[in-house]
Amino acid sequence: MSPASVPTDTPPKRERRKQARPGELLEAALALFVEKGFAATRVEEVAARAGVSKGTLFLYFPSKEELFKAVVRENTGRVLAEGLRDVAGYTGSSADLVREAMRRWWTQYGGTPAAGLTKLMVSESANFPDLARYFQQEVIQPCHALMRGVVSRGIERQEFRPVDLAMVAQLMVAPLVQMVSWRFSMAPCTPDGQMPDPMALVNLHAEMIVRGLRRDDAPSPAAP
Amino acid sequence: MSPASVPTDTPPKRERRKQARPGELLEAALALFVEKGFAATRVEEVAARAGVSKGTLFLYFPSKEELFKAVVRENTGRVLAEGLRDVAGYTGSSADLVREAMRRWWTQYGGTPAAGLTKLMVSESANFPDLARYFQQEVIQPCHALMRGVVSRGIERQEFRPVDLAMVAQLMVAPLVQMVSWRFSMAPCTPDGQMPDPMALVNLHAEMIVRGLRRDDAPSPAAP
Amino acid sequence: MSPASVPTDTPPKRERRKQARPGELLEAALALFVEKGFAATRVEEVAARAGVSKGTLFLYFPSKEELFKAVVRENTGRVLAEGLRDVAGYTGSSADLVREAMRRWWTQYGGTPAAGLTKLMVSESANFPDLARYFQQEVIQPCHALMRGVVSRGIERQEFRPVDLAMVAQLMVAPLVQMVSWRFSMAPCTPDGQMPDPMALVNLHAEMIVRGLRRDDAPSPAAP
Amino acid sequence: MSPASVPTDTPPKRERRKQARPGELLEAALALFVEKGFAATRVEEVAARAGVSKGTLFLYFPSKEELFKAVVRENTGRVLAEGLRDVAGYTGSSADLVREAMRRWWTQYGGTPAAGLTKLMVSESANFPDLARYFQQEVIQPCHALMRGVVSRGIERQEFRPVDLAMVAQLMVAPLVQMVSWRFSMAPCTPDGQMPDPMALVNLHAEMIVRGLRRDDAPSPAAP
DNA sequence: TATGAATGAGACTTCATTCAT
DNA sequence: TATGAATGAAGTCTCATTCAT
Repeated sequence: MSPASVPTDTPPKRERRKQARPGELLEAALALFVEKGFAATRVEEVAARAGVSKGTLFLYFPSKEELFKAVVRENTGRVLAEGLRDVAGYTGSSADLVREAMRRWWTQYGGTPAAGLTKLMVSESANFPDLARYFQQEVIQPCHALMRGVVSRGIERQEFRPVDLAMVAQLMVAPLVQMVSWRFSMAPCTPDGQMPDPMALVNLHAEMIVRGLRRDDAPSPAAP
Repeated sequence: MSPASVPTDTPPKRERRKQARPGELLEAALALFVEKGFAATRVEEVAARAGVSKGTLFLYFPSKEELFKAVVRENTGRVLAEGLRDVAGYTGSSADLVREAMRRWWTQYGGTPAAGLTKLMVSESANFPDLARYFQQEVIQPCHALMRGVVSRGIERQEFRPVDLAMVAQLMVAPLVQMVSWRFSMAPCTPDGQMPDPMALVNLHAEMIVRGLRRDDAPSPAAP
Repeated sequence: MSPASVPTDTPPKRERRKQARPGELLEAALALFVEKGFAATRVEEVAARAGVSKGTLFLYFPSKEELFKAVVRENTGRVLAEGLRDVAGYTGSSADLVREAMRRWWTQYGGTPAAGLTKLMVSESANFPDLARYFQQEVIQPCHALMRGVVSRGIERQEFRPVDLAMVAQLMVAPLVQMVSWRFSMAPCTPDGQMPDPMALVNLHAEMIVRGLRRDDAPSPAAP
Repeated sequence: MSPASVPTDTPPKRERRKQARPGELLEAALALFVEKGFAATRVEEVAARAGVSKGTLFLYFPSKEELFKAVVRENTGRVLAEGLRDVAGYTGSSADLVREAMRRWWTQYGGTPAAGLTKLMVSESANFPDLARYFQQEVIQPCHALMRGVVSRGIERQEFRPVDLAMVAQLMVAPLVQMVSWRFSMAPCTPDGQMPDPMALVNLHAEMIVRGLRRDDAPSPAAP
């Protein structure tokens, strides 16, 4: 059985590399752009980090700028699809939904390499205004909409006091984004002892938000 | 009587310009570094924005990098001196102190051009780790210490429930910093209608924090 | 009988292609070198025009430069062999011989793709001085010698007035070469209506030369 | 008298260089583009020949291509202005006018460095079709028009036989252009002894043309 | 034999820095 | 002190050439 002639459809090595190259380059480029910024990153560094030579990069991306755009597009979206679905079908209390939404935000986005894009777009928005607008539409606005939805549900169900949805959404997202920025900027310069555990911070943030949204006539809760 | 206050002789224009030069250059450099980043800003642009020629810049700063360092040093510190003093002498409720601290943070720092430094340091921390550490020590840590002090006072006076001071300080600062980052990055790309009023957001943030810190046995407040 | 002449088996297509490859590549290279020059032509373009891949070209020619040399060698010589023979055996008037020589020059060389070599060598002589000398020896000098021979015959037979053979040969060749240069350079940029018919121009040129060579005591001719 | 304070209006050295730079660069670029072609010429060579560094060239021309365009524009036109004027006012025989026109063509254009442009445009026409058209309009067509005018005058005055003006103009210009091409291509590769004196060739060419245009009923001339 | 992905030397271009004026 | 022309190191990008498949 399993004779040697079974082709098993494994493409030859060269070919397999070819398929992987753009992804490897995008990954390397994301990391370096996030770390040093677009202008301060040399294409040769990106290529080296992806394990190829300078010329190879230009086989897949016609210019440094197009590489940048591809990095942005590649790491955009996809993030919130399930987030939005889950919120719609959630059956528990809105307080728990807030907690869950924030934990997920961190585990599925904020703690991943893709989150570097957020820091990157903040840094480069003036140099790439088109991409900044694209990022706003594709990432920021959906994310805010998700948060507004969560709070809106709580208000409708009379779990939360009425508040300005847009502003509260910003306040919910801000510390999460801030943690991401921090992770990719000051954190590497900070002595380890001084960094709080991200998950603990996320949980506290959720708790603060839940308390901030609680109706004034709510019964005293059993604090977690 | 008070002859000191008599501006006896205004220095001749040329002289005044000479004295003012470094300041104008630092101002121009701050704005451009914040907008485009260090690497993407050309010294010629800085000089032009300051109204001098390229060569003149090098009369005052030996290199682009030194100019950057001067920009950081110039816009560091000084911010919180009075903040710290005020907290120490504050006599009202801790809730009001939280509100006041945040409003001040915005009016005296977050809304000023100097706040751009915060965005700048996030962007450039990997390229200037020494400055990043310096910025952390001189700006971030004092700022967090201030917030910790405010919350600590509230806990001691039994106005606030006990919480992790370091983490709460981060949550208090995060949305403020986020507003600053936003102001210097995405805001210029955002249609005007979609931007909330900063002061309203600061007030809501203070309110959410106050509620989040309120003791569980506190009497139902008269919401503002 | 003479089985050798029987084309017994046409070589299989693959084989025929293999044999034809170098020729197709040389043809493609000639056209592109003539059109754009050596440096501005990419080997990949040559390969593509010949219907093969970049790598295949290097199977037949070790470098771009060698390809160029092969193009020059391939399109050199051969041109004038019969021309020289015909002149030697010509029995008509020298005026007709001039006319015939020029018509042939055009039909058998100037109007063919190989004539592009003339434009090419003019363009590239400084970059390939060896080839320039080779081209001069193999193409230009024989061509001039042919023209000198024609005129010399006319003078010896007292049909033409005595003239400087070398200079007249140049004058005879110049407009022909010029037409070739034109054909491969400005002609593609010229609106069609403005281009005279090449053969008419050749005929007029021959006529002008014949008249220019006519002895002063010649009887008035019947103009063509 | 002549006090030291007389400004004499000599600009400082630096300034004078600045005025001269573009001209020096254009001259160097013309020579090198003519010799080696556009693609094979390195901007650094151009700069070096003009006695400046690479960077300086880009102070005056934004790209290699723009340098090329400037070279073409700079060496275009201006050539025939007086030629056209002189023909209009000429009072001698048309034969002498032909001779004069051709001698001038050589002394005032063909023998000058600017004539290299002719070889250059032939070489690069396919790579710069816009410039090729421009060159045709600004140089070639006026030149042909000039020659047509000369012949037309001769025909009207019954000094020349009727001929196709456009074609004859081409035949008149061709050997001149050919000499130019030769001068900038094969000539540097040719042993000195083999090169005829340009002026002698121009004179013989003029003579051949005059004879070619002579009316069949013209009296036998005293050949020069 | 034929392919085309990969390489890296070398070209064009930018821009921080110098220096004669 | 101020200027801006000049420099050249360093970056982006191209393309002839190689080589695993």
